[in-house]
Amino acid sequence: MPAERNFEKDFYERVYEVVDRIPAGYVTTYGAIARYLGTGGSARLVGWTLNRTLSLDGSKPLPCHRVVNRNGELTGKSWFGGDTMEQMLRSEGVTFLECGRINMNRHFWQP
DNA sequence: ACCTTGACAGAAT
DNA sequence: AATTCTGCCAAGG
Repeated sequence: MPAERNFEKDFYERVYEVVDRIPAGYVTTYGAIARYLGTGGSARLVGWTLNRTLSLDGSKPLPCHRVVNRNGELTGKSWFGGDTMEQMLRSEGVTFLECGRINMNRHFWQP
């Protein structure tokens, strides 16, 4: 077996694991996850992987709504449809600033 | 086979 | 301090 980096095994699984560990009421950032995984500056890959996960998903409850960018903006809300993402987060007790951003100082969580 | 895009982040100007 | 550009890795056109 060549040492091909099977994203589905090396990256995807870890992303899933980390995201699944995000406690309700807390959020993390793509950069934090990427850094935790060792990919460092490839924060985009986290988002890309999550998107990939959504496709592979079907019954796995992946709380990817708890993943936002470092700015605290719900950049992926489009993938949830409307304000579903914000509603879910509010449901879990996440407080939003007037600008539609999350109070990262209070809800930021890191593995 | 090359170029563009993408759920970001950090450095540079 | 705010805006712009580049870097990251992979996938699609």
